[in-house]
Amino acid sequence: MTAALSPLIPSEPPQRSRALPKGQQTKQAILDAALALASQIGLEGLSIGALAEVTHMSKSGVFAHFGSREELQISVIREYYSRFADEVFYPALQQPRGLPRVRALFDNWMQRVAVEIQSGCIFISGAVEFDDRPGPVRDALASSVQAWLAALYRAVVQAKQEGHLLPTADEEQMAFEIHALILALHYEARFLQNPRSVGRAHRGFDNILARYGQAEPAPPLSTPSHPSSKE
Amino acid sequence: MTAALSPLIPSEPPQRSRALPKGQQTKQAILDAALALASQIGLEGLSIGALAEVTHMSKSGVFAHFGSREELQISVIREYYSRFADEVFYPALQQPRGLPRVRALFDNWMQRVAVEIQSGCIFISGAVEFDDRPGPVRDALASSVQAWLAALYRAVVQAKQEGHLLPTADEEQMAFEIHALILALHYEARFLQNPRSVGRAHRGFDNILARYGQAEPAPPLSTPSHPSSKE
DNA sequence: GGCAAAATAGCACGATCGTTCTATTTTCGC
DNA sequence: GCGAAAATAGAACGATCGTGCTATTTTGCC
Repeated sequence: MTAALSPLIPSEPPQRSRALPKGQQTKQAILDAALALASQIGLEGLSIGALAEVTHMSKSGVFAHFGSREELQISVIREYYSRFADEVFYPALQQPRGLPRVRALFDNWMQRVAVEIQSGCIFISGAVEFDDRPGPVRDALASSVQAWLAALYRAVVQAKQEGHLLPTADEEQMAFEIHALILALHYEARFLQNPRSVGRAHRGFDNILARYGQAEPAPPLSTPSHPSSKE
Repeated sequence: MTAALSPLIPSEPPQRSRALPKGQQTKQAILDAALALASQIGLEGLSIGALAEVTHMSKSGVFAHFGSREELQISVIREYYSRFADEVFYPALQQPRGLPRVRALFDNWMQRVAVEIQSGCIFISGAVEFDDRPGPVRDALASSVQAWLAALYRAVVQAKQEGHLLPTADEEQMAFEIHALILALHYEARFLQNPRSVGRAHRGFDNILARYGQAEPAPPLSTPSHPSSKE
């Protein structure tokens, strides 16, 4: 219920103090490579053999760190989630509650997806790969996405509470439409290679704000009102 | 430039006269099974072995009809495209040009995606699987999607020409936002299993019409204005 | 009804996959 | 620096994949 994006795994305490054991160190290196690989070819395409090659290790050496391919995939999801939160969610908390924060969330998200036009987004590719394949991987993926979408939704609710949205605004609908824009951006930019998609998504967000926002101009904020698609 | 969705392949003339040779007959049966299989597990998951099992044939028997896995995948894409056009596009041509036709296109599309919440949509899963894997399969997929999106776009342009949209309406933007709703519906309904998604998408379309459409009420048309999400 | 041609089956191949088992090497507290 | 424990390597397994080759069956025309 609070504003924090729940860390999916309590896991180990932040022992960043110093010199973590060699094992964890290479495990992290493997995870980095796995994340990059999975972003490009998908969680399903992620193979231990290819991962071993990239990291200059033996297959069994890589394997031993995770115990199974499923566990590897889940670890990748957690890593992706963690970076997503660090890059998109937490920075937006700097902005005041309400519309400014919603705007920041969208802008950060857009910026990330714009990068992922090259690298690929696991939350989107994974959804397609596991949408009818039940199991722990799907569960990890779905709960990660749900956590993020819930955080977005809460920000919208706050915006309404702050009086930044019309009293008639449907927060869930608004969150749905924002999510839709991101998905369309990813699809049309990454697959169809349409360079105008970024501008389209930004303009779509403006349209959403025009519908749900209070008529009065947005509070004079630090968030630079994006250049609104010069096409 | 005309309103017809281009048949991606001129291919054989419509020799539906009678009794097509045995070979073509089983090929069509294989294709049906392949389409069902690919819809569920994706074009990449489509394996000749599994297909042989489903159709009660030998692997080589199935293989001989296509010559390669790639050709099989492309055939599946063409088959999917053909059915999509028959189900979504052509029926909408019954409606008069302009907003009624746009509405029909969206409604037919929605109806199809609603079914695909169970079966899966190749245009969406394929986009993710091939978004960074160049080759003939990707090309077939992309050109199919482009053809459909272009048809949708043309319908929107016509709606503006007919005076059903505001003179300021950006047709490409409107088509983008409609596409976005469909993608979000597929994502949230099929992957996240959120039953409210269908209503959200319908409502999103209403919102788009409210923005781009002329203030005057839509012409009294046969298209039943969908129940607009009772939630 | 025989016969060429088409359709299908059967089998084997090399490759890759995840995983297991057993060595060997490396780390790290004492 | 010794020695236990952790980390990594190496080889092998069964399974599955797409594909090529060669039989065998089936079709359809005369």
